[in-house]
Amino acid sequence: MVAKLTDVAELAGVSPTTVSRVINNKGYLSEKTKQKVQEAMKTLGYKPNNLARGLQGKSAQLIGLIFPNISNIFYSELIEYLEIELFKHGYKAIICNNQNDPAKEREYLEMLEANQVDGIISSSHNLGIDDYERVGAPIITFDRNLAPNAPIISSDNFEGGKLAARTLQKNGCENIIMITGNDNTDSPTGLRALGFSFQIPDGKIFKVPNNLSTIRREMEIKSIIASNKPDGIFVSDDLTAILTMKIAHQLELNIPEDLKIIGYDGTSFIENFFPQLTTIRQPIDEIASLIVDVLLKKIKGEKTSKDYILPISLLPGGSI
Amino acid sequence: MVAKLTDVAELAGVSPTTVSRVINNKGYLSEKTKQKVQEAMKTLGYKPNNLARGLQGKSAQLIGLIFPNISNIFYSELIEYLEIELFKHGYKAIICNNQNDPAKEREYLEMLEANQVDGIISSSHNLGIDDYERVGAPIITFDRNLAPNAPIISSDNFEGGKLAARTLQKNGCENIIMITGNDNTDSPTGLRALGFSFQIPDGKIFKVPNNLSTIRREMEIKSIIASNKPDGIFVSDDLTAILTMKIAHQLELNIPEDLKIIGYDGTSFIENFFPQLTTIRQPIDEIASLIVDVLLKKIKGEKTSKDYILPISLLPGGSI
DNA sequence: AAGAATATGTCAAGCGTTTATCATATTTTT
DNA sequence: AAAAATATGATAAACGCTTGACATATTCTT
Repeated sequence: MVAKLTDVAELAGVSPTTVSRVINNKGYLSEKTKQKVQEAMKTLGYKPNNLARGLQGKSAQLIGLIFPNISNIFYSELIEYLEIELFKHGYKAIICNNQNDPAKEREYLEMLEANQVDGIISSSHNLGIDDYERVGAPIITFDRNLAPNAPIISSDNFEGGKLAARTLQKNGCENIIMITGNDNTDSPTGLRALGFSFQIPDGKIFKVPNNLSTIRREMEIKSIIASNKPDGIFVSDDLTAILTMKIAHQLELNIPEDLKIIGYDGTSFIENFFPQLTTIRQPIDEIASLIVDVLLKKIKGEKTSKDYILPISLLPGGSI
Repeated sequence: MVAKLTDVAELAGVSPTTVSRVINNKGYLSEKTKQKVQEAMKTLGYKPNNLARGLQGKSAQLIGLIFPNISNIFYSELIEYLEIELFKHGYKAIICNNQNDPAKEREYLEMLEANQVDGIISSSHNLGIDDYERVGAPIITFDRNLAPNAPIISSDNFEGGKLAARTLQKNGCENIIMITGNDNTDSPTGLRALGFSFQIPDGKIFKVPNNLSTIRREMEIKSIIASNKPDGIFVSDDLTAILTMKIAHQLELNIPEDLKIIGYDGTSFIENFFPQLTTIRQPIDEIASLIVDVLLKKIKGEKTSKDYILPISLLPGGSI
């Protein structure tokens, strides 16, 4: 059987109350007693039962992260930064991966609630607003509008779209197109498309749904390039940009001579391992630390704004 | 205030006992009562408090995953598969990212224990055996020997090293070297090195520590290539292999003409987005489902073996 | 030496469930 | 009509910990 508080008390020869006091550092305690109790805890391998503490209303210092997937390098880097930032502030992260499946998203949301997390950071959006509104813990989102009371942190997607388009223009492209997922206008990639259109009003935008298999997406992109013969492409995420570069090679188009490409996201993976790609960089570290700051404010009950927008920048690479 | 069981009972006009019976589907229940109670739960947005249930010994159907990092694509794909597999069996995954920091690893381990997870899957190893032995929940590891009672699932690292070396030989390489992390002999990459040496006894092996910055690692690899002028390199993970290819380009070595490269891991990321690289593929999906199977066995109290080794294969690409 | 501060103990209630026991209806079966 | 099965309720203990109230020592101030 796992050791419990009373076992510790018995071994240390003190009362349960004293043990509890040691754990919570409350009331008057002599060094000697603390020592004794701590020793007993160690020899018994005692760990306070978080469930029991939670029932008392004690915070478990846990934050839930809900993301659509973690094998997307952008998300995984963001999650890593979030985790590091949270840990600095004494919180542990519970990462939930919902595969864009509403049922899973709901289950995880309920699990987090049931486990009394202190807050939630989400970048998923497969549930209705009401699902999120009934959640007790404060919620901060990255790039999603989940509920009226959930602050949104994002980078400047509109400006990013504009910058990508302008950069291609500046580099002499005359037939510029954009390739994006199938998101709607108020989504982050939707905003990137708006920025693109603002800069190049007659620039064509092609949607290549993210939920297709990579092979299918590859075919789609190939046919888009073949039939439109662009000399510049703005791709709304780096992974698809890499795919597009691969396709360009297959079509024997030289990059950047025949075709220039700009991606979007700018992870350190791209920076370190794939400098072939020029991309719009979101400041992941800043995003993570801002998200955590705002969340901690909410947890403390302080007022926060609804929208936070961080600036983007151009990460130079070999594709323009 | 969040609704509790008694609130549901009151609204439904039944006793708390009945509500509990409905939740746990126990004893005699009429359809009508079930309906009434479920409706009351819905209108109140009632969720049973997991902490309270856990105190009763009820399982929360939670599995903890401890990994050194998730921005490594191999880990993130493995984690995704694990998550999917666990979810199929009614378990939710709590993912913990410890950055190879022993303090973090311990904290997460304790958090998982304190939250009464039903099992733990780990691929981290920064703590002593005793830390893991005292854990109550069953532990399964990927590629690590954490404790005598923790089964290990891995792919055939030795055979993988051999296959990589043999493949380079078959393709005409005469000066083959291996680049690996700084792991010791009984680690997975250590086994890959042994397999390599078995096939090519006089093949040089260079260690490029993983904890260095990417720029530093890049420099090291560059100098290794410059001074050894290999015509074949086996790199013990795909990320470093990509880095090595990038360096080869900088050195104006053509791949595969001047230099052939074989990596290790074979994620679907490589398969879909980076077919430039030939690599040894670990069967991630099989690994994940085996890990989960073995873990569930352990949870049920059934006997398991200590070691499970899955076969690897060659994932053909453009680098040989 | 009296009062304050420090140190520990006892006791009991409470957190939100589960579960067992006992009791009491109501319905179904024979 | 009696027995069995079904349906619900009331009550209370338990899970492991926290917390407050109160009591009692022991040590420190002045």
